[in-house]
Amino acid sequence: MNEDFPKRFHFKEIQGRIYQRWLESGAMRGIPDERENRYVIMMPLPNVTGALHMGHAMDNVMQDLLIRWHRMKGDNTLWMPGTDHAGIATQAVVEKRLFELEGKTRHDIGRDALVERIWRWKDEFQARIIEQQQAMGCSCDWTVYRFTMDAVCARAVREAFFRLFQDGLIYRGNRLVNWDCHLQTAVSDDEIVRKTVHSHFWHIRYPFMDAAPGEPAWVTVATTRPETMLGDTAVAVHPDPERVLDASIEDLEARLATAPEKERPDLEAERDRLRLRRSTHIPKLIQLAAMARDGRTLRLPLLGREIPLILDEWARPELGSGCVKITPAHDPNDYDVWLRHKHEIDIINVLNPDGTYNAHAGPYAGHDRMVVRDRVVADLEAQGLIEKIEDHELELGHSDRSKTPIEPYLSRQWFISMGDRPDGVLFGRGTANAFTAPGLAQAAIDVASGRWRTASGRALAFHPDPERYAGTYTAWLAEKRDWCISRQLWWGHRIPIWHGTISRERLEAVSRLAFEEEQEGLWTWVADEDGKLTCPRDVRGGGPFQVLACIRRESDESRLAPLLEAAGLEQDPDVLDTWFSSALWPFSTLGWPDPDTARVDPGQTPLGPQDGTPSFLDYYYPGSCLVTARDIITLWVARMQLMGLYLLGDVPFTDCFIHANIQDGKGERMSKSKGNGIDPLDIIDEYGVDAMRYVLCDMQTGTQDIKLPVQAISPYTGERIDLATARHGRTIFTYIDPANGKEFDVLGTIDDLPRARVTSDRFEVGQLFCTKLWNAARFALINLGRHTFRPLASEELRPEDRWILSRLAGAVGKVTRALEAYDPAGALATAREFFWGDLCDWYLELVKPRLKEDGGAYAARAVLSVCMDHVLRLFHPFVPFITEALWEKLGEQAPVRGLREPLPACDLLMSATWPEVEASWVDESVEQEVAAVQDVVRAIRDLRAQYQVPSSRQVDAAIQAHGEALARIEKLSHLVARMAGVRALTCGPEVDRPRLSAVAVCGDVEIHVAGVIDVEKERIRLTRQRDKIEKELQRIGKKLANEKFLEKAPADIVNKERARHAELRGQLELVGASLRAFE
RNA sequence: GGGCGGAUAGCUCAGUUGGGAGAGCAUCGGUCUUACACACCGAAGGUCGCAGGUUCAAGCCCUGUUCCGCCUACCA
Repeated sequence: MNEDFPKRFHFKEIQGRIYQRWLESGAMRGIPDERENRYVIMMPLPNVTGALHMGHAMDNVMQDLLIRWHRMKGDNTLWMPGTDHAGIATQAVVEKRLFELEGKTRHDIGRDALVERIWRWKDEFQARIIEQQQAMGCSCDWTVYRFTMDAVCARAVREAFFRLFQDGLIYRGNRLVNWDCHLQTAVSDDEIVRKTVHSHFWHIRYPFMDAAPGEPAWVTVATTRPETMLGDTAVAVHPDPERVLDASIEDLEARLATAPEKERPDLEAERDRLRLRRSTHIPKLIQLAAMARDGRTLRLPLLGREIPLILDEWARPELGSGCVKITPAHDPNDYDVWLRHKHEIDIINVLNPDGTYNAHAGPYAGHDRMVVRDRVVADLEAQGLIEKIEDHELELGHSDRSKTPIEPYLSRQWFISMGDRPDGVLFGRGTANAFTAPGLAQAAIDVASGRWRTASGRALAFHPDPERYAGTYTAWLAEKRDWCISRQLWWGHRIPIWHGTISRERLEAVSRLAFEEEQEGLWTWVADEDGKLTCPRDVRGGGPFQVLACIRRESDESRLAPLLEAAGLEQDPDVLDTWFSSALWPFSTLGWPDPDTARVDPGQTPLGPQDGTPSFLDYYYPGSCLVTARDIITLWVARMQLMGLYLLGDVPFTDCFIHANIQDGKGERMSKSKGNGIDPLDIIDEYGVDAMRYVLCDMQTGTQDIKLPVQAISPYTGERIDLATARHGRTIFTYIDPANGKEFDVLGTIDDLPRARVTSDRFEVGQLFCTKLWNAARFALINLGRHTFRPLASEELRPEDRWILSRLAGAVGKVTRALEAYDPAGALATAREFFWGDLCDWYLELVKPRLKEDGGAYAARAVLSVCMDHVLRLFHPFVPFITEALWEKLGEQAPVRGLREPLPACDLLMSATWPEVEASWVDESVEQEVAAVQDVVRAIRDLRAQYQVPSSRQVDAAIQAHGEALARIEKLSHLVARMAGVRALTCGPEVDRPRLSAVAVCGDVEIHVAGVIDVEKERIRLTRQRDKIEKELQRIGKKLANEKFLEKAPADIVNKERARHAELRGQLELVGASLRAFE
């Protein structure tokens, strides 16, 4: 045994082999069966842009923890893995490389060639991601691996789109979108990062075309984007500036009345400013409002265009000049103004998709917007039309993908209607769970409200903090903003719509075609200019009509598309937002809408019914838990919920576990691009996968962020350098080695600098744990010999046996409860406390002598084997590799384990059962007895340490105690002797104080350790203890002297304090007596 | 500007309905005691961000305040 059990745990020798065993066993697969209890996790798909980082590691480990635990609990588990095509992110990366390596743009190589290259990129990174996940020990079902653009998912995307379209929930409209001029696509709000930039307010004068004497000759408007003036189509003034300003002043007065002293100066200043403004600005604004009513116009500088002065409440009398320029095509608020004044003012788009200005910009056409800005400002200044320029800081949206500033841009896009509909929306059409709700967003809000459940009785709950995250979820959905689902990209699911403006005759041809298609394979709408949809048969007049036609199935496309195109329709070039396909993930992966015909890849598990078992969709939907970080709540959780509710009438999952985000030592978000990111494979290589998992679980408490101090390994010295405090070099990715002043790089982007690997010593803790577990198991197994089971009579159990079993029962319960509460760190702490604190530090030491003797050895081995068995089970979800490896060895030494009966056996720990609390093991009194022993032992050890007695040297001791305490100690005095290194131990109510003995007072127990004494040292130590007791007595005494305390505090609290007071007084007497003995 | 969260030992974090401040790592002292020196034994270390308030009693509840993180917004 000793030979084939290495002294140290070498993780590299087991990791690959163990994972292979799991794979071959098929234990990771989800196979529908007769079990009612199932547990389903849909992996939040990593995108194929790059490799996984520490945040993914946390996410994957949390999922694996839950799935392994549930698998052991006997649930039928499915953990669905996969990757996301991540449209814009992936295309951006591949395009960037194309340009860097070959100097080509996507237009040079064309749509098909670009998509082909992206597929190759995807294959490469998908393989790397799978490698990382397997290295982390992820026990997902690889035989059902999905990709959001594979045949199974693609069919679901198309079907979902069709149904939304058919229900009139998808529309096409002109909207201002966030435009990425670099990638030339619309991006969603989520893809925008805000940065503070230094800028200016430019105050510009717009002269009146026809100012009469006594009237102002111009109005002044201010802007942070002067170039957009080329697209101005009006200037607005408030229709009733006086009233609004007075209302603002009144509002301020009201706030002043109740405002705290601190805020008063600011409020007063603001009130005074507005009061002053009343006289300086209002007369002019009233005059301007009158001029606007009179239909007066302004001359737009530089272009000379005549634009009206209009009345609109968007113009705020309390700000700026009180007038505001209106650029409907390039500002969301101005767009709203345009909607209100459609028939009075124009909307002019001056921007090309690439960020240059178009022909509407006159002489500025063809130049980039930044160039236009400079020239517009220069030209205005030359004409004396710039009144002033102020410095100003503003939060400017930048595209997360291209890092360039976002432009609001008017373009035709596709939207999903999120708001409430007049007739409501039918959810789960054709299912047993069908219901009607006001709108998509509202249903998703209701299901998390705690007040409404689906027909199956399900709802959505967040963990570990239900209120907080339900709050962010609901707040976002409550805005009910329509979801822009089109992207001007080439990589993604193409929108299956053919559209065009065609004659009545052609419309009728298309309608006939749609009518003839079986199973509603083609659906058409006629849209008016506002996007409102009408059924073709209800349209009146001769056209032409804007027609939208959706082909339901890809397989029909080759047949139907030519017919639509012959009728003058064209397929939309856009693709769908990535989140559209991600939102379907909880059921697209299961083969929805028809698992029987889902086209899985060769070698994959079919999703349809097999030999009488239900289909994956029927069996595994609705799922159980989504595990993710909080920044994805709106993107994912909300959208998956509403899609699941809409298409299947039930939630995609009932629980959402929000785990922490990982930050570096400075509290900054970890990211590859900042160079503070850690590759999980580096950690696995250095510390082992179990160590990494252990630490990640240990860090997952309840907080929202976790700081993980990051170090670089110096390429010069090999020393660790803390990146939170290290000095930067020439860029933020380079640092100075404090040992030699040399610079190094953490990203590997600077050619002439050596690259440093980034790691974190925080993972050492996990390695220490694994070593301990390994060694404890090694000890246990060496001592088990070849253990064969026989039923054990309870009389054979000694107190320490009953104690450790009682502790074990307690630990099993506590660990289970912590996992149920989504508290991995709490669960791990409990398990560790039992294993390390109870089993290793006490039980193993206590039974060492017994393992050598004949009488007590069998019981000790049986208990030891049961403890190790349970320890491995409890730790398995956290540290699966080492526990599985030790389980193999335990199985060899003690194939059948148990006390009265054998424990349920299993070849693989992964498939073994989760321990249950054994009520008969719980023994409060033995726990108290041992606790008393531990107190005495610690007191003796403390004395030994004070006198620096080597542990090899035995001492004599005498314990003076009374009543129950004495009985307990006497009963287990042999354990005290063993654990405290005592040779001769005497106990009694009155013991002879050994000559020259050190003394400790522990409760009402007095302990004398003979043979070690230093009078002065004893005096100092005892005096210190006496002072401490006196201080505490004083505190409690004060409390007990307080009549109000005695009156108002609950009786049990008062009694507790009294008891403690009495105990401390006894202790004080003992300490005092000992002190006197030294005088 | 609004919202959410955090501030507890040198570091990273626990602290569950208010009732004697905890863990791990790091530090210090001792020990190679028949699994483990990647260990064991012991010790030291905290005005619980700051200021008020409620209460017999506050790390915990309330108000204010400072700093940090995240989300969010249209302020000319």
